[in-house]
Parts: sequence; C-alpha cells; structure tokens
Amino acid sequence: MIYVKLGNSLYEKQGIHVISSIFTVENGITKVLLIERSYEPYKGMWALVGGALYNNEDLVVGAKREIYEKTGIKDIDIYLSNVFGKVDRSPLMRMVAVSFIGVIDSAKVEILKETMSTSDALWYPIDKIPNLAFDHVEILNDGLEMLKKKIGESDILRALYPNGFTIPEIQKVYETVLNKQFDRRNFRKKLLSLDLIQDTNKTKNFMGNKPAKVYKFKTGNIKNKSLL
Amino acid sequence: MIYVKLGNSLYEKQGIHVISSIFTVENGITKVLLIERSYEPYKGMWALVGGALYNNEDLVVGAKREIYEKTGIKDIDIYLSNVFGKVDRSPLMRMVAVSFIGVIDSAKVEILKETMSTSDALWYPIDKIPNLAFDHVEILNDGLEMLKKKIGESDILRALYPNGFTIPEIQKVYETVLNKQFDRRNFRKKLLSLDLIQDTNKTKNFMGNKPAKVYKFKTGNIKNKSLL
DNA sequence: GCAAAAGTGTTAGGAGTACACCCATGC
DNA sequence: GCATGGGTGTACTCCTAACACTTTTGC
Repeated sequence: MIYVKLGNSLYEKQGIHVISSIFTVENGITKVLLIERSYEPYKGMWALVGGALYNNEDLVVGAKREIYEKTGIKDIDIYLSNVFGKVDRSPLMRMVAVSFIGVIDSAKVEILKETMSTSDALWYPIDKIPNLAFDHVEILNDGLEMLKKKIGESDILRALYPNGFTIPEIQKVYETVLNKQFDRRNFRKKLLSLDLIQDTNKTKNFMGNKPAKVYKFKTGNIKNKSLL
Repeated sequence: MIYVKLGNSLYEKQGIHVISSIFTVENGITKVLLIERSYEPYKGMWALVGGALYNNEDLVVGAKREIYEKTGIKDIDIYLSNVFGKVDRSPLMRMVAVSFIGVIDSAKVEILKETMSTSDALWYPIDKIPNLAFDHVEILNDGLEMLKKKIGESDILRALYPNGFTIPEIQKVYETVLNKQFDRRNFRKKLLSLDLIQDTNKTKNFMGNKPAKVYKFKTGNIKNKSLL
C-alpha cells in the first residue's frame, strides 16, 4: 500500500522549511535577523533565516544548519514555535514550514554578510520590517508572540548574558520585548519568584552608582509560571 | 539554485503526516479514538487517526480528509497542536508529523469499523492505551496536554453539547479531563468568568432534582484566561 | 415530608500592584 | 555631600479558595 502512495503524485514534491526568527535586544529595541536572498524565488527580498530540511536531519538540526549556512552563527539555542502549511505559501513546491525562535547578542556574534544563497544580513528593528519573502511576516509576528511568552517561562534570554546580569539590566530587556514598563521592586520580586534565576554572590559596578547584584539563569530549570 | 535543490537527494522523499487525537468524554472517562492499521508499516497495530498530507491541500483539510477516510467522521473541529519531526519516526520515508486535537461525542457519531486502510476502530480510555504505531504515544500524550489547556480557553467541548449543557454536567467533563475535582460554586463562577458560555433561559430537568439552567458556548468567542 | 441535586453569597488567604525609604558608589 | 541608581519592606486591592444555606423537583 505504501508503494501505491509513493507512486501517487499527490504525495510527491513536498518538503519542510525550517525557519528561525533570531532576535536580539539592544538599547531598548527588539531586532530580528534578516537575510537578503540572492536566488529565486524572491531574489533580492529580505527573509527570515531558514531553508529546506534535509531528509536525514532532525528539525532542530536542520534549522541550526540553515542558520549556520546563511549567517555563520554556530552556537544558538532555538525553540520550536509553530507550523505554517498553506498550500501556496511557497511558489515552487509544496512546503510546510516549521518555525523556531532564538535569541543571541548581536554584539557578540559575527554575522556573515554574504553566503552561498544570501547577499546581505541585517538586524531589523521589529517595527521596521521590510516586505518579506514567502509568509515570513506572519511567521515573524507569530515568533514574536512566542518570544514574549518564552521570556516569562524559560531561560531563552540566557545568551544575552553569558556572564550573568543584574536585575535592572534584564528588566530593560523584558520591558523592551514586552513593550511595557514594570515597577522596579515588583519586577524583582516577580522575576525571582519564577524560579528561573539565581544569585551569584558577585556584584557589578556602574559608574557612580551602588553596585548591583549579579544573577544568572539556573541550569536545569522548570517553567511553571508566566511573567505576564 | 532551486533546481539544484530539487535534484539533490537530500531534499527528496519527504512528506507530512497529519495526525489527530480525537477525544471523547463519557461516564467520567476520557477516551481517544484509535484505528487498527491493515497495511504495513505497523500492520495490525493501533494508531491515531491520520496519514500523509496531499500536496494540494491545507493542513487542516488534509487532517479532516484522513479522519473521514479512516473513520467516516465528517463534521469535526480540529485544533493544531504540535510538530514531531524525528528523522526515524516513520520507517519507510522521512515524514514530519503535524498533530491536531478534536473532541466529539462518541454517542452521536457512527464510526466505520473498516476502511480502505483500517481493520478496526475503537474508543480507548486514555489510561489503557495499547502499543501504538510510529511515535503516536508521544503525539497522544502531547495532544492530551493540549486538550487540558484548550478546554480552559476555547469552545473545544462544544461538540459534546450541541443542544446546550448544564454547569454541573460540564463540570464532570472538566473534572474528567483534568483529573481534578472542583468546588461547585467556584467552578460555576470561574467558568462564567471565562466569557466562553452564555445562558439560554432554558432549563433541564433531572429526575427528582431541581431543574438546572442550560448554557451554551458563545459563537464568536475570544480566549484570554485559562481555567487552571 | 424527604431525599437529591441545583442555585446563590460571604469570608479568608494569597498573589499582584502601588508606593517610600535607605544604601553604596564616583565625583 | 550630592547626584545617581540599586536594594528592601509595607499597605492595599483583587482574584482565588473555602465553605453553608436555600430552592426545586419526584416520589
């Protein structure tokens, strides 16, 4: 029976896209990494980082491979986000997209401007996104919602602070991503109650101010509560 | 470039499974609809309802087609749940699975016991699930979690009560699915506060008891809060 | 009248929100 | 010592949780 299936043209020419919304937060602005496509379809247009999955790799592996091939980024944690499967979402072939989100510090990575299939790469503020290829606008907006959810229940921001962070520092990141202000004292209590971070007994000095305690994300953490 | 891709064997022989966990709740037991496979792979084993997506149909359309072909069920609402993409999850070909969940009233539908590719169909209590084909155990468990989430923020239980329900009636359903008891008075307040249901000005009589008000799910409802 | 189950309201506790004061540093 | 920003504690409010009594029906 499966051989009948393989011979049925309705089962042919299908593939899986693995597409990542890679975010960073700098100076109160949430940005996403976009690449410029150097081949058809959508040649010359901007797009999220991704491509077609190989048939011999897991989803996350494929998504990370695409990230590496198109941006040079090697170490990044990504989280499954959603699925996009409209019949016509890709013009050349039926492709179902599996989307991921990830966060890195744009200041700490070197982004390749040009690769085999891209002619540029840039961090775009999420409120200044150009026209994107495929259904990437939809995927990006959905990924942004997932990011807002994830920062309240996971260590997805870990990559921004590999050496730890102070609470006032990371509060600015939360406020930027969620586009919302928090009371300093309540934010501290709330964040600590989420059981995501821990004290490091170190402090960090800023010019002319009281030193701030340094915290870090816990290692094997469980996520129960949400921030918003 | 895309033509190179099409010629690359790493992009060939991929497909998408659309797999549905169809639940019902009867007499305090949550059950899921399983079918017995009549073809390889996993011939003779039980499995969730699903199959391979056509390249000309949307995900939900394909999932519903599979449900119809393998069970005869025509009218069912399904909700996207998750993605499963391990390389070896299907033995014959690389298949990425997109999972859905749905709820129907087992007493109100006629299930086909035998179809082109199935030799039986049964409602299994979710704590008495046999060995399942593929990674369907994982998909089912994940779907059950999604069901627990969805009943608190959507009208997914609507199909169980097309003519309305009383609050004590539906409370038993919530308690069954969530495997948790609720205080009658608090449950009523909470459920009403979710803005999912509305009064119908009708009542329903049970033998020897005070008549109970009949409610129904609202039509165009938004989901903000969660029950648990 | 009595049993059974439905409907309603009130109180106590915990989480979230608002808010004020003290502390350590660089200049 | 003064400006700047970090750290801590308390009162109020709101949602949640616990709980008791009245109402309607069939027999």
